[in-house]
Amino acid sequence: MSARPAPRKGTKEKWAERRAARREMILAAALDEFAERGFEGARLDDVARRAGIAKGTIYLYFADKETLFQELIRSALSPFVATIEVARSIDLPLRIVCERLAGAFAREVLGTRRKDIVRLMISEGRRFPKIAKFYYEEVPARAFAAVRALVRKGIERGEIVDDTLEKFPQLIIAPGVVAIVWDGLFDKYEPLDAEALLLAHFNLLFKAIERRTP
Amino acid sequence: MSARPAPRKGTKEKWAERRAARREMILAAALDEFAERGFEGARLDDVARRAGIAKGTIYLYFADKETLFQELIRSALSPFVATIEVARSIDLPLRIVCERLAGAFAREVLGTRRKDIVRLMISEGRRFPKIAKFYYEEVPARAFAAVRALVRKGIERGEIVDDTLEKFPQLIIAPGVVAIVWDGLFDKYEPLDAEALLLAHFNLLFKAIERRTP
Amino acid sequence: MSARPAPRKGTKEKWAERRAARREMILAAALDEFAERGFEGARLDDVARRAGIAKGTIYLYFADKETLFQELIRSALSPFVATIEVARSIDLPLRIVCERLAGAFAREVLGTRRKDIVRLMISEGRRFPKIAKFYYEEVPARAFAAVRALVRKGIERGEIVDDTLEKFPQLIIAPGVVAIVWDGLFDKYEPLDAEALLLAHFNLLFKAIERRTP
Amino acid sequence: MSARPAPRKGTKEKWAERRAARREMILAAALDEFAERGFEGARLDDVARRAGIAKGTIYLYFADKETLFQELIRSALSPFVATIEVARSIDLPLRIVCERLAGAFAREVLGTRRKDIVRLMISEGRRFPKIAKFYYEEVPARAFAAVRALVRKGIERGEIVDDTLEKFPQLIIAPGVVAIVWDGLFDKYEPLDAEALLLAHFNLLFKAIERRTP
DNA sequence: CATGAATGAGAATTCATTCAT
DNA sequence: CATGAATGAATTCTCATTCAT
Repeated sequence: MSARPAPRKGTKEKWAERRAARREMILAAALDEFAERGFEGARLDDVARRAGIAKGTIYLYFADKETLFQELIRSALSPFVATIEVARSIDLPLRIVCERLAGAFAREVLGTRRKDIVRLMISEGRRFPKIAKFYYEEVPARAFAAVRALVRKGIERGEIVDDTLEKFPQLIIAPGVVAIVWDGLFDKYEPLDAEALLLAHFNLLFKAIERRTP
Repeated sequence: MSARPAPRKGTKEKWAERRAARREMILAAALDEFAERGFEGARLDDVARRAGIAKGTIYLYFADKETLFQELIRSALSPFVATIEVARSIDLPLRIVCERLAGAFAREVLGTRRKDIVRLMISEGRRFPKIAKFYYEEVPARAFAAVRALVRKGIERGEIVDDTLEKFPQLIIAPGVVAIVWDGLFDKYEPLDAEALLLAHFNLLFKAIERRTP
Repeated sequence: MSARPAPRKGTKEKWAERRAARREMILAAALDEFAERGFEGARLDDVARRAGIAKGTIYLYFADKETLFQELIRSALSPFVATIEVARSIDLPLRIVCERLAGAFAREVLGTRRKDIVRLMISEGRRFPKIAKFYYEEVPARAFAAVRALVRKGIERGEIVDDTLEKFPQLIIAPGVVAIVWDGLFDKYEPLDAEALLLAHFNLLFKAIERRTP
Repeated sequence: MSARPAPRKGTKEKWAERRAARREMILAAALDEFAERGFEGARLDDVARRAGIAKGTIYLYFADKETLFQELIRSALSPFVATIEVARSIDLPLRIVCERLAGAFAREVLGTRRKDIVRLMISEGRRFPKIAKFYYEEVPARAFAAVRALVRKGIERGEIVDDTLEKFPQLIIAPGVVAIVWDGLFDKYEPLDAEALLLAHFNLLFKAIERRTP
């Protein structure tokens, strides 16, 4: 099962690479398992099976189940955070930014395993305060800061006339949360076109806050 | 049953009452425990301790852990459903209805243990398809049907000019979902005034859809 | 459920009768349950249900599960023992006695719930030494004493020429034991006509031990 | 084996051996426990203790209590079945075969833990129809087929003159069943020399069925 | 490093027995 | 007497974690 081929030269780097690759495999398997069963319901035995390794091996990479879970959230977050940071420095009308974000959200979150991360956060976050804090700081706090900055700029520029979103940036992402929650829960009974939902949302939202050109 | 006058019947009633009361105690304790730990994490031992009864007693009222969970959701839903049905028959402007609903939601859901029921549905529903279906039919399906009817009426009366909510009634309750998710997860870091959020939401929403009186 | 009709006169006797009747009901129900599930597998709850009474009532008639089991065996034995005693005093040829016993065994044991008692003895007796001893003394010991006496008489009379059965009276009842064991265990795959088996057995047996009239 | 360095394969074998040995230990412990307490009465905790292993370890070898029980019967049967098959092909007078079987039965069954297996079959078989069927097919069905073949041959050769045993092969093993049932149940009160019983049985039996040489 | 067998604390569930009504 | 709700010890089975190979 363990392929340990040709340890000839450059061994040091090869090792580090292999270690990192294996870590990723475990995290991927863990995401599958946690997403399907939740934290308590997930069995490390199955994580190992999904990753194609032995159960004990997990402990060579992660201290315990909880650490694995936390690292899973952490590792999935890093690339996401970067995306958000970019939004802050964009110098475009709020509406454009929002619509781009809607697309990005649909593509990068709803369309990938990342939606499972968000879902895990929603379902299990309460029991992992440390990771909830980390998540909060990395995702909503930054995203909301960006939103607030953009709103301010939009008002100063005269694009929009309403500062509600500055007080309640949650209103921007609310339909995104619903889309994530809806998926796999009620979509069998009432399918939901998440991207259309987001577009309709922003459409209404900007009808409400844009300066009305008479 | 016996020839002796009357004390029997009173006893029977007392018994039924006692039974019902105990059932409620267990359900209340179960809600505490499930809300705190999730389905898998909850220990029936602790449910019993919280209810002040012996472990085995739970099994006199519920067949097993899963049934207890399902009955918990079911029992918490019944009174809720009634409230929703009422909304259908109200004959007031959509805006009024919505604002009342916002208040009702804040009071009856966010302000009570019912919010934990909704949260459990969000967190665990995926693993209990039967109860998810039941919940869908009893809550969102009815609520959305009511919303759709009200929107249609509003348009016919000329109160509002947009039918987006007919297609995506989810947009109405999205901030409510966010409020529930936010609570206990991020509110330590950024408190959220749920009722203000809902009012702001409806304020924006109606700015977008109401007929503009020039 | 409890029928307590007409407590008019002769109350004392009526009571005693009723008590005895109820005791019998419980024992009958217990036999069903123990026969079907064995001692450990039997649930007093089901005994009560079969008897149409409440679980607690059993404890008004029997100290505990083990006592109930012992009384069950005891009560079922009393009438049986009498039958055996009669055999001792019969003054007929051994062969006749044996064939009558075969018939009696088929009718009175294999054809009734008594076979379940014997089976219970075989299955559970080892774990109830006290009752095994009681059973031994009441059934095989007496039966074997009778057999030995008859064999002696038969030899003295010149009916039979072999005293093997005096040493091993077990050989007389062996096919009966097989019939009881076979029933419900292998008879689905190979039915066994118990009475024919017993007759064939005695036929062979007497061919072997009877004085050969040349 | 020793030619190649192949440290892998050696290890593999050691492991498989160890696994098999442990399986046997558990089965041995289980036999002790089941024989003493019956299926329902046996506690896996005690099986583990008897085997000198942890509770959970049992479940690495057997899916559950019932499977353990079935495997116990199965494993104890395999060597036994072989013995029986041999009897079919023996070409000796029926009497000789029977006496050998008596010896084999006394030695291989009554003198070993196998008698406990038979006893378990008798006591618990009713509640495990699948295993009863398996047992029937592997033991009595084969043994009886062998007996029938031998009887036929004996008649054809003129050794014996009676075909009762063809119809009721149970008559051959009946005293063996009694010996098993007697042991541990009544032998404290009336010891039974099982081998002498079997010999006496065959002695009588052949007196009855052998051609009488005048 | 990797493996997977072994461990044992812990959880759900059952059921004989008790006891207030 | 009879009831059946309540109890809690006992039992089966699971699974995170450890450790010898």
